[in-house]
Amino acid sequence: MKPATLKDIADALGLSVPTVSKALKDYPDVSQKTKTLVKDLAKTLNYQPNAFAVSLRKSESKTIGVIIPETVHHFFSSVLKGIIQKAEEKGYLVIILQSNESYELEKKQIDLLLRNKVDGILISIANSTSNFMHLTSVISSNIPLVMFDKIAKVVSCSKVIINDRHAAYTATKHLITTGCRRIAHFRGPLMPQNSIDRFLGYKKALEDHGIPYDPQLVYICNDMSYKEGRTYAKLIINENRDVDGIFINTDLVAIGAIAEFNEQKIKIPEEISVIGFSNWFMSSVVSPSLSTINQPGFKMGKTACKLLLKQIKKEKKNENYDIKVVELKTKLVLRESTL
Amino acid sequence: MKPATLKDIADALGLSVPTVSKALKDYPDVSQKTKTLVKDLAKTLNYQPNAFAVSLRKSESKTIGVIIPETVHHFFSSVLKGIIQKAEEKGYLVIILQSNESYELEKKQIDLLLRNKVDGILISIANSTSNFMHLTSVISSNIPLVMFDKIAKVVSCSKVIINDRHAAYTATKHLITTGCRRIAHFRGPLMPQNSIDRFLGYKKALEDHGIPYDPQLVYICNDMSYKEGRTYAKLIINENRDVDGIFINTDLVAIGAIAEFNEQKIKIPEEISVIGFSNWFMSSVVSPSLSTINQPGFKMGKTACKLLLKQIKKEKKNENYDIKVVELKTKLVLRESTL
DNA sequence: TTTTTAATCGAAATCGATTTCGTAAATAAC
DNA sequence: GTTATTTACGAAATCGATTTCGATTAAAAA
Repeated sequence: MKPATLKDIADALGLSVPTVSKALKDYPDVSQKTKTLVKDLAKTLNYQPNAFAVSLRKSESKTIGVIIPETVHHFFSSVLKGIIQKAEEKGYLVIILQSNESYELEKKQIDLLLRNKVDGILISIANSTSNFMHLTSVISSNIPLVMFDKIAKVVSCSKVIINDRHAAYTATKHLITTGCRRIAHFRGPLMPQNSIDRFLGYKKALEDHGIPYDPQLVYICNDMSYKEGRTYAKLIINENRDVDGIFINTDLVAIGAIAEFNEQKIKIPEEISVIGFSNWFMSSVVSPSLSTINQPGFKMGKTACKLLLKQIKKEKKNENYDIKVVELKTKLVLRESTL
Repeated sequence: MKPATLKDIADALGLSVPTVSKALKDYPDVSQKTKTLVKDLAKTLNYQPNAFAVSLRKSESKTIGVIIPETVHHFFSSVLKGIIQKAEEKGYLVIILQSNESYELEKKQIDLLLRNKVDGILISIANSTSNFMHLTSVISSNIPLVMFDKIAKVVSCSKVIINDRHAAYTATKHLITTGCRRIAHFRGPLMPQNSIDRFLGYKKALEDHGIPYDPQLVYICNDMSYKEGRTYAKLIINENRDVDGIFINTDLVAIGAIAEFNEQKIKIPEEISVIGFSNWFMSSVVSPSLSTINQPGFKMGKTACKLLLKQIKKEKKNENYDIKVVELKTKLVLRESTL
């Protein structure tokens, strides 16, 4: 049983295909009588317009593409949820790809999405991405593009971000306020803007409060893993025993560090305070629970998707749209690991 | 700048559209000379076949649809990762929808996917789904369908599952082996096969080891949340103080229970042993770390996708395919919360 | 009765790519 | 030199839906 087409309906009623099409769409030049005739038959045959044909004709797929570095990640899956929800609400489907933090994959996936003619693209770039030709080429081919969270400043498109620098400043300042003086930082890789900004926020907070910045206290996490948290916590214990506070780039690493300190019977927050970043659910259930910065993933997804769909709408009407950079509010979440 | 079409190339070279098409696809009835001519120009114009047109012609979208109850969930995001990876590897894109455990939404989303002519559908059904017409109608319209994890036994299609009953048996038996005698069970909702099977495994293990089954010790979690874990742990403390072991339907709930016991200074595993189910990453970092059953999400995603793609291939050639039910191995993961 | 106007409908073109089939030219075979 | 066979291409149909434009008929106005 093949699905019914306009032709099937037309043949059955002795009409032409265009008339049937217009009847279904309530064109004024179709009589009420034939309209009901057509609509009734369409319903009984469970007629659904062929999406391929409609797409070809209208050159729009009602589909958007999303590229994220990793799906198995609390923050990104929250973002996804927001994107999917908003998209579905507006009648769009979402194709998801994961770059696994690889620039090469990311580039291929952009191509893949363009070939498949998505109406727009949402992307959070990989850590290893430093060349942005693949992104600017999206823009120059008039496919709306919105970046979120891990963005590239030099690419001129709408973005949804948090103020990483400010949030990091707040986190570090919180450590200072609660009495910490030798504050370490487990930062992310050197490239992505996020970890740069968080580092800068950390540094600025120190300077603003008269605490000398000591490069010795900055550790670079390359894979941002639980294990790295443990490793660097060990280093802190062995190399910099006087550290009394750590601002850690992301919760997962922080939880690794906490585990290590727990194991070595170093008391948190008495001997050392720890604050993370992101507010994974996990952070509220570890012991001691982790103070952190809340990063609104779900809202970021919804906002980014909304921005994208607006641009798609404008693009379709050939109107210009202004580039918008939306900065979502973060929040300091205080728990047991600081005070 | 519109993307180049076959017609553009044909006009530029004074050829016809069909010849250009055949040249690009290395048909034998095109001279080598024109082939290179065409291919070179195609490359310089960066020609990409219009996906809509190809789809319409071949009536295949090279896209599969996935419906899961929830994206923000360690297990499901692992599954997603597996699906996306396998699909991409085979040249397919993945559209993701989340039912939020709602039967109504699930039904609409199936329709949505069918209207959008995905080549196949992967689904893990919502807890509230008890009518399966929407699924059987997928099958009867010859769209390959594969269910995973949360399946409906009565729907005849390929499935990828774990042996929930056996795994639950193993978990419960582990509690018994380590000395527990009054063993409670925090089960999932009444409907989904998973929670039924896990409950049955629990019950069977008790019976096989001469421990009377006591319905009083079975608590039903409806939203399977952290909070429910805390709530029922409180109940255990107040109503059934003699309980010395709990098998909990899912790790998140178990972690809630652990938190409550910790707070109430009830020692795990000395006073009460706790074992969960799923092996979320979180379970390895809570304190005490949670013994659990490992549920291979990533592998499940890959396997389900592979099965689906095979069926799509067969379907395209109009060959029959046999329904396969793949049962993936689970593993008992021992940590601090038991023994 | 003639002319205008409105009401309905369908022919044809279009969106791009694909595939079947037929045809012309070039080469080979006789 | 004639017939047979390649070789190389294009015309046309197809996949469904949409939209423009023109044509027909019936109803209204003159």
